[in-house]
Amino acid sequence: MHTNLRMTKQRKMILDELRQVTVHPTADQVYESVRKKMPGISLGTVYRNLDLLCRTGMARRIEKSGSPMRYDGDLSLHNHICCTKCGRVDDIRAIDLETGLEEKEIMKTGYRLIKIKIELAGLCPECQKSEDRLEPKGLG
Amino acid sequence: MHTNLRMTKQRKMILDELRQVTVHPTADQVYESVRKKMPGISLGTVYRNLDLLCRTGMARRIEKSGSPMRYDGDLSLHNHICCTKCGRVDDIRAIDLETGLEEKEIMKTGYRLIKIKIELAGLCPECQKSEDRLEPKGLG
DNA sequence: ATAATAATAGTAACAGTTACTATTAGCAAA
DNA sequence: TTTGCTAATAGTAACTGTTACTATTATTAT
Repeated sequence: MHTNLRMTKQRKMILDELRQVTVHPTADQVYESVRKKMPGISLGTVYRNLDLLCRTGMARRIEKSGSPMRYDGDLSLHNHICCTKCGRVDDIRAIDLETGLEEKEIMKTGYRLIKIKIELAGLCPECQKSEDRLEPKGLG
Repeated sequence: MHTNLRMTKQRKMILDELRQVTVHPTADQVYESVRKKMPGISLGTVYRNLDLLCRTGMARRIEKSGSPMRYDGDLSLHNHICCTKCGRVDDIRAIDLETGLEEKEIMKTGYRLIKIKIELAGLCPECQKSEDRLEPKGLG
């Protein structure tokens, strides 16, 4: 991975934008905002930096299948709820798997809940084998 | 919506393929399989029919953000787990939100669990207003 | 059989994102 | 400070998964 990251004007600007805003913007929305202050910035630069900021833990990705990726500069532990009609994304605090969903928190947002989906991901048995060759004793 | 659906050779073939197979194929994988028996079939036809089969409840979509859509001919109540490395998708039975995740069921698959994500979707307050104009008294 | 039209094959277009390349600029060390 | 290394940039092309378009074909009700 990179060792010598540089804080360029563009990167700074993108990070600032993410932190100032609460709308969980798409890459394109970040581009349009940042472009107002820095007209020459390239869309590729926005994508590249959003990716890097997420990989280094300075921002989060909000993935929703079928929709463009959204980004969040708020690193506190929280979840999101997405509007199926207009696509807007709002924060939900304190969702706990063990105690079930905090219905109160959902109600606070004013959303009418339509869908709860649990997405599970992991390593299949085959991929664990090849992974183990790289990580001899396993990490978990 | 459509009222007079026709069971074309192509549609039948696509549905049969989905029902016979357990790999939760992508549209492209369905296309490649069906093409062996029906070489002239068009990719657009596969997409159109997969969409229609899902809209009419004869198949299910498996959405995973960032990956191509997958399709499932198995209509029984179950969830899925996706491999983060090779992308394969396996079935998980009997996941119950109220009682928490059935860890046993996940273990049966042999997967090493990496991520559990809860995706919430609904109508935001603004969109409820415009929705209410269409559904005067509301349905829920 | 026939007529109405749903569905098709083939192709172009599209959106979101990533890759490529020559040039610029951040940063460490002299 | 200048210098030199190279990370990062702007601009653009390419790519992937999917949808839209259109003339033609095939299914189904009569």
